[in-house]
Amino acid sequence: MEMEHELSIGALSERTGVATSALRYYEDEGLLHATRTDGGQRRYTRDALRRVSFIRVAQQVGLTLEEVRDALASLPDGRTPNQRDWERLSNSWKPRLDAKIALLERLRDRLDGCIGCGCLTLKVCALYNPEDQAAARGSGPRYLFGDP
Amino acid sequence: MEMEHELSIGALSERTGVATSALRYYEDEGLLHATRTDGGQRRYTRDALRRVSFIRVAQQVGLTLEEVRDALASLPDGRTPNQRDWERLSNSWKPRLDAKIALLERLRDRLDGCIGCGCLTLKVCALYNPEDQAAARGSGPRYLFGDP
DNA sequence: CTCAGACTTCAAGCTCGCTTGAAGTCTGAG
DNA sequence: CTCAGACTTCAAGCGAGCTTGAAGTCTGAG
Repeated sequence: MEMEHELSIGALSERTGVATSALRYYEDEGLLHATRTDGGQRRYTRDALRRVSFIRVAQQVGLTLEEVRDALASLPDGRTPNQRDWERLSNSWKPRLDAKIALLERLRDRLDGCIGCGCLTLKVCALYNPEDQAAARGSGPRYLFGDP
Repeated sequence: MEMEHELSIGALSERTGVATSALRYYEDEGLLHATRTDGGQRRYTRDALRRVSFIRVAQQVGLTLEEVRDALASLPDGRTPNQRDWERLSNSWKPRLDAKIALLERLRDRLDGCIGCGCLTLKVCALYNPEDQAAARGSGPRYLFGDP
């Protein structure tokens, strides 16, 4: 059992902290693949550990399983992902992560600067309180979401 | 109608881009308050625009409505929030936002550096592939989540 | 005063991301 | 070989965060 090369669903669950029911669900949803023993039990290769970590982190930052699946779809099915595979995935995610980070930083900065300074109560703040100026251009908190 | 001081639910919906059904739901959940006309229709003060924007941005970054409600609970019910009120809210949110930003930056940096460099496939990366070393200390992708 | 259309409540329904049985099968240490 | 316990499938259920529909009421421009 020491240094086994395949993991049962229970082992994968313990290592990743993700319930077995969730792992089965990920398989149903096409995010994770497992081979089967003669008896029909799942056996995972070690790179499933990375996939699962990846899925959970991505969820933490607000991505849906569908988005994660699309991202993971760029990894090869038949073999262990190599450097180029991960690079491709990395590149496809970077803009999305950058956008999320920028959104969070804007929110934090508005809280620190704009809300903190009290201008929000003055109806003159063009950063976080753009409703009047922006109403003609559509709806939603567009400044905070990155609209120029 | 020009420069009205109160907004109907439809007007608030249009200005914020949030469906009327969602606005009613927020009221049921205690995130938003409205006075009523003699006929029973909702009328929102203008600071509801800020509250709703706030709710949506917070959701974008992965906070639950319960967390948002707790944060908004620090704002006064009876009067328009003043500078001190928003400052208090700002301070209570900053650590959470900082943590989220740090998590995203770690994820991005791992993608750029660790996955990008190919070390993930080599079983020697102690940053994104800590399962074996970390297994004894519990489960989950702990390094990425900020565990020392 | 009219009346289109925006509003009201309430109950049921939906999607996502799982969890929880139930009923049965496989695995592997002893 | 045994047998506890880890695994299997399938169906139903759950909580969050709304949406939809039905049936009726209010508002305000003309």
